[in-house]
Amino acid sequence: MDAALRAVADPTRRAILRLVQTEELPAGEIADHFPEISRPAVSQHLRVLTDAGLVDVRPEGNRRLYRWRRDGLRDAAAFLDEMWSEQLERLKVAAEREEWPDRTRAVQAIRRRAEKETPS
Amino acid sequence: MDAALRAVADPTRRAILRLVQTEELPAGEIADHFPEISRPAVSQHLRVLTDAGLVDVRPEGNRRLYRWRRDGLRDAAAFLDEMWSEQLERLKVAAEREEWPDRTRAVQAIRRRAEKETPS
DNA sequence: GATCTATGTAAGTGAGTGCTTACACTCTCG
DNA sequence: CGAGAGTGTAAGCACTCACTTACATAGATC
Repeated sequence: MDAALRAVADPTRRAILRLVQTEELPAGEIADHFPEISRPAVSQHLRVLTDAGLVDVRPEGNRRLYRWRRDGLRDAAAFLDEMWSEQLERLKVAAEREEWPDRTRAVQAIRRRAEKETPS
Repeated sequence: MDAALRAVADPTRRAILRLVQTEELPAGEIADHFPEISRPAVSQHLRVLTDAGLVDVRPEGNRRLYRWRRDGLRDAAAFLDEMWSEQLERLKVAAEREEWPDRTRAVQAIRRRAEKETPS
């Protein structure tokens, strides 16, 4: 889980993750989305993501196709979820007037930011 | 969000977070839970957590009391949540595109997975 | 087989991290 | 006031990270 969280703490790697989440992409095409850094840098990011179990690789001819691996973030997601739910349980028991964390709104905020961070 | 994810990627800091999640604790008492590392090291971890907005500090006389900050992990949790839900959306679209005999049941299966995997 | 294309690896570098020991500060209490 | 407890900060060190440029390797193409 440490590796997954560390991998996902980098904004470039998060952007890569979002790219390969919906479709399988070759390394070069991924690198094209990041003109500000070199292609080897992207390759190294892909290695970090692969080692952390966040993406899968599949050689196809000349190229290597990357794609999101769903289970990769499970433990990390579970940790955060546990923090939330335990806290929520505590809050619920403690006081009903306590404001409920608005997760839906947070998700939408992230979506807006995602559009800005990964211009495809 | 970067800071929060980076902070939470360290196992010692995750342990600290769990300690101060349910009760407010002074720095020294927190440090007592980690005999393998020095007290200043713990103090620096607390600084990282504070800077990342994951804990709140409150001076009380001689001591400084730390406690979990609810909003600190919101963006990070939302990011992971987004990954999950978008993936579910993708599966749903894929399921609908394939012309299965019983389309409704397929969608419901996806919905059940959604409930299990992203408990709100 | 020679060469092009796609990609990973090596080596080096500046910045950051996590730890240590030593020190400084601040509040409390005799 | 002065001593002690509780805590943060400074300095130094080994290690890791994110990047660069230069090079190596494997499959496709002529």
